Amino acid sequence: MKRNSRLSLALHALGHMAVEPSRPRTSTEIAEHNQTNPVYVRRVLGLLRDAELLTSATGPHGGWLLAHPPRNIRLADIYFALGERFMRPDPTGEDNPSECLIERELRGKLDDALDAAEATLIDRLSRVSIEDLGKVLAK
Amino acid sequence: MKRNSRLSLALHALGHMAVEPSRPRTSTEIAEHNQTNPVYVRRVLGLLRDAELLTSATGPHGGWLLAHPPRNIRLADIYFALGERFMRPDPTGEDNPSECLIERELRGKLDDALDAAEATLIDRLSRVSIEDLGKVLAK
DNA sequence: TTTATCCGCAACTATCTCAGTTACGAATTA
DNA sequence: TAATTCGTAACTGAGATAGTTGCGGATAAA
Repeated sequence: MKRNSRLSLALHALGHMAVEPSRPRTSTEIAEHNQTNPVYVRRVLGLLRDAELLTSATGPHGGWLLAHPPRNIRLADIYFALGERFMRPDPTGEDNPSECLIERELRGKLDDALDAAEATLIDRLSRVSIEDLGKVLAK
Repeated sequence: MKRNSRLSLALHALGHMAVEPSRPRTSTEIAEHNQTNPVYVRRVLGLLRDAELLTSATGPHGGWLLAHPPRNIRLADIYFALGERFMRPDPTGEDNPSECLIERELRGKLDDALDAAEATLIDRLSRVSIEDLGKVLAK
């Protein structure tokens, strides 16, 4: 996996959990299915646990479980939990408020466009639950 | 500059060119104004020349000029010329068409959302010309 | 209580991308 | 011919991402 593997990994894992919510998944199991490694899986899913989308348990028969019914977990929740942000130019404006009016104007226009784009993305992701992902199996 | 400096640099440079379109800018001049270096400027603006948004000339009084009236160059043109793409998960599906139905479904939903978001971005960027950026100076 | 199974976490490594740097050659103007 | 400017290649450095190793702590089952 290369780019945006965090989001892909998280969505994929939760999609499977939605199909069979009562069975805990180990980080090793998830890692193998995603061709990555258990530590990385725990790092990523740990963010989802922090956001209270998942729970984790140690010991035999431990592993990861959904913290809510699959119907109530939306792709947008996962996006937020991972703290994703796309295409943001370096916020150099904070400590260096750019004397250049052209640049200020540009930054404003660009931010507006990016905000609108992200709003569209979030809107779309909020319309899909992880339960919807699993429905493909119930043909 | 850090992230997305290519787009920021290009937009910023062309914003200035729009104000005074007849004066060629050297890569050194642009680099200094953007706190970067001339080679990088030439690399980035070279993409815009390939897209026929700019022309470049060597020798004394050479440098970079707009290939069109500022009013006719839109921010979206620059976005396209740089070949920007955001948040795209690794297209592992090409050579490895994933046996996993969950993953295929997920990829589809995610792509749809990203396509919609990018469409919004492009729509917004196409509504602003580089002439608009320069207007801020003509208060 | 012991053993096996998991997660939590820290530290280090490997890889990749982006941007900076150096260096030259080619084109152009005066 | 000399000065200026782009074109390009090659190398370097920084930062982000993900892989690896190792070990401690929690838990369940025997």
